[in-house]
Amino acid sequence: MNIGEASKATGISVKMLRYYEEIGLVRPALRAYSGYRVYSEKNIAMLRFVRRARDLGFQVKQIASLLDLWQDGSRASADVKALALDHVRELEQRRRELDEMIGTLQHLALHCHGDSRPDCPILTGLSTEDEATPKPGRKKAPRRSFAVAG
Amino acid sequence: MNIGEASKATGISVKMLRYYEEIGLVRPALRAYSGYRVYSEKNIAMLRFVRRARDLGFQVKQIASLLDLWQDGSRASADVKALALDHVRELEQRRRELDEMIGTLQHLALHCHGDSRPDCPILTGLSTEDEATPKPGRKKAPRRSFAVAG
DNA sequence: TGTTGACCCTCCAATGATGGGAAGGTGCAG
DNA sequence: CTGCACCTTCCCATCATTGGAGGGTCAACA
Repeated sequence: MNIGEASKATGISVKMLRYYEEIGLVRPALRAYSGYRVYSEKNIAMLRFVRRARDLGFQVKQIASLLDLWQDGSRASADVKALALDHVRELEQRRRELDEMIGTLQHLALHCHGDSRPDCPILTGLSTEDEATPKPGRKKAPRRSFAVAG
Repeated sequence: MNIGEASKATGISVKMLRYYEEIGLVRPALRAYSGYRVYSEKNIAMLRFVRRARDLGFQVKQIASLLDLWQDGSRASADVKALALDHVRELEQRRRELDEMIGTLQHLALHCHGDSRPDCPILTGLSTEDEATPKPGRKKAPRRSFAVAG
């Protein structure tokens, strides 16, 4: 199986297949005499595992841990569960942040008449509120970036 | 006002103040003879606007549009509202994606006994399910990355 | 056999928002 | 005058991902 077929079989782009290999997430693929990468069914299964974990919002480092557990026949399921639940908590935290943003914006938009007049509470709200979100005691954590499957 | 004070006054890091200027999000600050950037209260107000929009998850390009509207005394509030509601829809889309991930992961974790035995439905779920999320007819959009204020 | 087109290779660069650090200038207080 | 806090620019790293250039391989077809 060449890399293009592997890409179709797993839903991971050719670019990312090479990238995952480069960063050591997966073991380097075998090579044909031509230099082409060759993928076995076992490789494909592992890559599918990777893609699914990625679809669930796991970061590459976390996927590496999951892969380790996946391949370790003697792992404890508690370890896997802990990792999964940690991730759930992280996702829930993001969701809370999203909810806060949505709530604030909807609140602002609700008070905007939305016609041709220039007066707009959204803009003045953005200009003058002490916090973008009105909830008191809100703590600011360092901004982080993340990716989401669509 | 020097850049450090401006940073404290707005909650935007010194690095980002320079970055916003570099990418043209805000007009270059005036300079003292020393070359130091000098910020007026007007600048500070605009930067606070920027920070609040950022806290609400707007991307820099969208913030640029908001700034244009903010500074355009003849804007129609409908334009602002449309932009805000567009953004709300985007945030809601992200939240749906998060919900899907959380649901799938919780479902998997629920069936994991989480003890010292190696058998773990989370891993086999990741290995064998057709889709990471069981919902049928799910469409895949191109993955995008974004940042969230914490 | 030669050509064509689809595929593959590596290397480099960009994205977006942010932080880190080096090397050097400025400003103020002691 | 010294020291320290602050400022400047410039370059690099992050994370996951895409794009492209420049060139090799393979299979089919005339």
